[in-house]
Amino acid sequence: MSAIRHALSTSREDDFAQWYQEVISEAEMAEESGVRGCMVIKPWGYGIWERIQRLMDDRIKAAGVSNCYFPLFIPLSYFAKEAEHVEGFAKEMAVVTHHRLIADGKGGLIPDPEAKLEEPLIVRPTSETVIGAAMSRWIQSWRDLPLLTNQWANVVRWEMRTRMFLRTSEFLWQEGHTAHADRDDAMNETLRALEMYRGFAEQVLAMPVIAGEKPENERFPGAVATYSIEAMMQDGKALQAGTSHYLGTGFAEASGIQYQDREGTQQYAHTTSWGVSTRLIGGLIMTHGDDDGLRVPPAVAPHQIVILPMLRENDEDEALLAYCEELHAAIAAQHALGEPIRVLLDKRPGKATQKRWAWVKKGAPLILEIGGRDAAGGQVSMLRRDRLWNDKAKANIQAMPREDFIARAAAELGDIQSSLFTEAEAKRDANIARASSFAEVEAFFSEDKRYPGWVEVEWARPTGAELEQVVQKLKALKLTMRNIPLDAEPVDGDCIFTGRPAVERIYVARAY
RNA sequence: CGGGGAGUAGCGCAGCCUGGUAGCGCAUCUGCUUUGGGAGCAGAGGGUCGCAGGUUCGAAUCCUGUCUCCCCGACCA
Repeated sequence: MSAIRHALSTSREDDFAQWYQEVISEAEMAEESGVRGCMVIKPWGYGIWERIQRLMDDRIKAAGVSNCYFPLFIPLSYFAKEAEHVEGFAKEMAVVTHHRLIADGKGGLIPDPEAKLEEPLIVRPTSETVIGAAMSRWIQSWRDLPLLTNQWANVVRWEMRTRMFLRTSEFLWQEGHTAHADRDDAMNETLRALEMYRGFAEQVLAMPVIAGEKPENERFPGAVATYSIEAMMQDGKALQAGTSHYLGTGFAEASGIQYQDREGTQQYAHTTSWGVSTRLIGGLIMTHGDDDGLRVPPAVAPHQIVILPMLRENDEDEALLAYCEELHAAIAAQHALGEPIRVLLDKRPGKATQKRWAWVKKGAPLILEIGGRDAAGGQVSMLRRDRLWNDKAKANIQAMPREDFIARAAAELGDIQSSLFTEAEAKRDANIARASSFAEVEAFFSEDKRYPGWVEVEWARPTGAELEQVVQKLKALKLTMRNIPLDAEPVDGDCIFTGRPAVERIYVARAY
């Protein structure tokens, strides 16, 4: 039996970081832009983002939230209103100070000193403050609540160290912002958004996640409580894949979001915010990618089925193309996962075998290679991206009558969607351990495992200086606390950090 | 932002120490052969060597500055 010749030159086992970059480049998802920390998102990567946008937007709207758009620029004075928020973001801000350029006399351009802004503008790192200012105008009465808004936008955070899709200086996201009459209503919304993200990650991205509350030290600046979904990447690290915050009345007080209640008294609204970003694509790569490139779950694949005619540049091409066109139309008339099947006929010149590997690296779920004999015999030759290799280390191509394929296309796509999830879930569960002492945590992460997973521990939820000690102790092992799962089993032991009776469970892991 | 590494053809790299007309592999193009699965042979095209200064008769090569990327750290909703 010969060894498999993979489509990528770096395996996950050899060098996970380099493998990750190779997937992005070979799958033509994104590339360097020449601007520090910013990337060009190419059609395949952006196509996945558009799928995420569409399906997430459906869920957001189904929850009664309306889309708006707020300015990219935020006056410094708005931003300065909430003290903790400022402290959290001030160090990573892009600031606009001038509105005109003039020649510098040496062939270049410089900001015109005469065109300095009276008040600098910051490029939004998030929009709580500018949306808070709008909410303060929109909300007068209890009848105006709840106010449920969302925007799809780009944001900028001047990151010190960037990685494509995982942490870029500019990134694309959705930010939901809501205002409510009381704490309970706001908390319900916070948890509704969290559950929306959990369902989206698992059903659409086939990415198993743990939904839970972040420990105090990991909260969003200015939040009363922060929740997250955490996913395990194939190198065992945790990725925070979405967050939802209960902001209390802090931002309402800073922005003057007040309403008159039924008794006529002025009250501050309770606000929330929640978001997911292009980071989800990084999570998708590190959850489903293999040594042949990306594997895109059918629900977010820009093209779910790619037809590759084996053109020979001879007289038979015309008949072959006609067969493929007809096949394309027949597949496009089918539905899968609740939508029309997205099928592409790749007629570009070039050898089908070379184009096949390009689509394998991109991770198109199903590839149909159609040759002259397929056309003559009314067949298709199907390659499933998630079952790429046969036992002879060759591409696992299956021939079947055209009608059979059309009848089962939707089922194949549904099966790929669910088996990607099942596979990822099994990998994750196999790499979560429980530890009942700090020594066990140390032992787990000092084992000679290339890619350790997560440890679930019980703790007493220390605060203040005691929490800081815990953070430092974990930091020495490059570990962080991820989140406190909402659906955990009850505790039955003592806190591994303080020795006091535990009150809840928390995950400890290395993280992106 | 600190430490380290790197920018030379679309991609991956050599050349640099010791200055003297820009190289290799893959890809691309052309021709011939091959033809049910990641083809073979032959030929060809393609680069102001990241950018800007400096040294020099002459700079990919030496010096200075700067931009961008990668790794480690610090930082990070």
